[in-house]
Amino acid sequence: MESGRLYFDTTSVCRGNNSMNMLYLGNADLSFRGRSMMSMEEGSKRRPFFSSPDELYDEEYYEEQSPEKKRRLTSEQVHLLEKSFEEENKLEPERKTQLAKKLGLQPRQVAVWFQNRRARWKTKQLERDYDVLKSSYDSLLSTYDSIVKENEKLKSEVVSLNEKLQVQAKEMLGEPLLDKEANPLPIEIAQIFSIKVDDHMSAGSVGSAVVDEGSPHVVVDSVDSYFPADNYGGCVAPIERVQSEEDDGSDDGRSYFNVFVASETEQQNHGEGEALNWWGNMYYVA
DNA sequence: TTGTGTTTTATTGCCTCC
DNA sequence: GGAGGCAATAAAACACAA
Repeated sequence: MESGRLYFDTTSVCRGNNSMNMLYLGNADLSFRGRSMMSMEEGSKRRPFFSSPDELYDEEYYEEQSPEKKRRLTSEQVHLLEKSFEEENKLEPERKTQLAKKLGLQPRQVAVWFQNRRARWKTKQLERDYDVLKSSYDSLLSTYDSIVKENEKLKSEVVSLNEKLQVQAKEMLGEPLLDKEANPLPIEIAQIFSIKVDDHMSAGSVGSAVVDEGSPHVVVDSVDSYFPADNYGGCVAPIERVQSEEDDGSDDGRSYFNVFVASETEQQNHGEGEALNWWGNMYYVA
């Protein structure tokens, strides 16, 4: 038997003329009458009753109701309960009694209504929280996707530019190496390098641009460049280190920079460790 | 009308607080 | 230990499509 509540024997209620018990059956425990009275009688189970004697009032209301059916509250009752719930969703005993009297309900019914109302509110609140979290997640996902796409686009641009650069460099290496007065740098290469120089100047003495930390690249002077590792077997090979202006201290004011461009063929031709001088500023560093 | 899904009312058992 | 809250559940009431 549950503690803290009054119980009574259902069989005695069904048979007897106790108006208080009948009053209760008329509203709070209709289900037991309409559906399972027989089983209750048979089993002599005990059912919860009122918490206190002062809950037994409003006889008039219940005498008007058919005791056979579980009834829903009227819209006026629900409206008042909703208003009360908005003010405070917990129900202290005094308010419960007042509300019950005002609405013509059992205090127990008011308590149950608040209980169920809190449960509904909690469910709705969970749904709202879920919606907020989901929209936040969707927004982040969308941002992430666009960043990934942008990253892919930039990567493919880098690859494309590197390919062009390799072609140009290969063409250059195929030509006799003369001094820059007699054999000036082809305009395309000059443009590429001039862009790099501009980048270098604008980025300060230390190249800091990073497209993808995981992507292969070689260092061209102190400026970061991005040669795919797959292409190292071609005319452009990675260098572990290239002598920079800062390193050797020479600053002749030239706007071009040192770059290593050497193919396997070139290495074979010139031998390991030999400096390949192109414009006097391309070094092979083993 | 009937089957089915949803909402509302109420019960039960367990838990926490005082 | 009593009172009250909550989760889970039952079942009536209701809504609605077929």
